[in-house]
Amino acid sequence: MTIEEQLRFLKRNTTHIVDEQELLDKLKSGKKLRIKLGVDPTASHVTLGWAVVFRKLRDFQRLGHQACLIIGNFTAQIGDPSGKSKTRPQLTTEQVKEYADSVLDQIFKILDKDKTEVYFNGEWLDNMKLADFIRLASKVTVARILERDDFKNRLKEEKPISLHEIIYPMCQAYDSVELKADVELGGNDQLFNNLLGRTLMTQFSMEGQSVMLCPLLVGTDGKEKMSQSLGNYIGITEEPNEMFGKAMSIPDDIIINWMELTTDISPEEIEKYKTALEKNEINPRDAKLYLAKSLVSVYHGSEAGEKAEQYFIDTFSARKGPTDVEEVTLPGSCLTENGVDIVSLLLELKFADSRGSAKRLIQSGAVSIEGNKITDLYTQENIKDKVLKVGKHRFCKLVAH
RNA sequence: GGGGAGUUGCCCGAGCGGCCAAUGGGAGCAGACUGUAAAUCUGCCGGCGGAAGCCUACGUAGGUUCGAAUCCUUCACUCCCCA
Repeated sequence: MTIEEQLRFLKRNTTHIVDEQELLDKLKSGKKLRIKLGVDPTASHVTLGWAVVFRKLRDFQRLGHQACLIIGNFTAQIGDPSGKSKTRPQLTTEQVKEYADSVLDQIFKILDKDKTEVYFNGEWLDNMKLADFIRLASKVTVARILERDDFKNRLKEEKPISLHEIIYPMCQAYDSVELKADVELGGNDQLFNNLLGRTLMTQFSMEGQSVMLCPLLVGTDGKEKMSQSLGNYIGITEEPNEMFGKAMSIPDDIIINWMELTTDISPEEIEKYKTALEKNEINPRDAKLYLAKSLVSVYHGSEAGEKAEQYFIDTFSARKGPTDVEEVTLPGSCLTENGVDIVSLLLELKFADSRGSAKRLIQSGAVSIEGNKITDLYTQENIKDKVLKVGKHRFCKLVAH
């Protein structure tokens, strides 16, 4: 690839590059660039949303540049206010540690582990002296920070802004100084934070990092940004069938966007789907099936993609019920003299949160065995080795111990 | 430091002494329908109980009252204005 081709390749799925010419020059220099990507371990799963940026980092990695991953174990405890209309809950050190382990585990499904430098920003932020910290703080003005929409809006809406939130961007910016980053990647909501890093670096007599931002992936609800706390996410380690099903639930108008951001489908092919959809030459469902299959293939291989598609078609389109169902041992606690206590069973299998909700599920006709709806709230006979179905998509086969 | 407003279920937000487990909206769950887990319509939506009922809940702790989410006091937290 020529340098120009490389740039074009890197520019795919980005929203901002500051500054493009500067980045081109850096690429031309032939230097192995240090590409920074910081993530705060505030949740246990790596979602497809995060994956968009990780995949971009991997692109750089494939071009021979140095991936520098920062796990924000310090900043996670402050809480990034970006795009938030309220203060994040403060996480404990233990929680952050737990999330960090979990996240690191998953990230290397995308990145090449051997070619990634991993840092924890607690390494330098934990031990910073207050005097140094204040000197750092003198480089940033309050007005600059309050320019940010999320702060401005909260101020206007009379919602609280705590001092620690104002400090957040500075800490993240300082990471770039420590890392001597050439380029920082981030989600679209990180523009302010990343630019602050760029500015701060020059104050430390370094060349400022270039900034490259990726679009935020819309969640499965088609409205909000994908996030674990909103529950509209798909985790990259989720089971194929789960992943497939969730992908099928997205609204039609984000199909193309998801193809671009979450799969390895080529730009040319995506373009074909796009025009076909616009001209109504294709059923959106089929485009979505292809999307879902491609998505599963990215994380589980193409064979798993095929299987998940088949499972989906069998289970939901043809309403046949799944072909191979997870087998679950009947818990002894649910057995009664006459058979099985269904309410306890639903509770035991975590299909319901309480006995009351289990009863409600049964009463609303959501529970069936081998296709026969259950109407009796209580004991059921002969349910061993049969398929229990709860709602539209939860199945299991009951096996006696 | 002074003055004012506020804190209700997962979220937003009514209620201002009994009819309040608490209106309404959103989210969620389920049913029907559908190419789809979309849209729409319907039902459910604190816990325990086959039911009667009981328990827990309206920031915290007390108090007034036969009876409080609703009145009084305390404390905590948030916001606004002034200094």
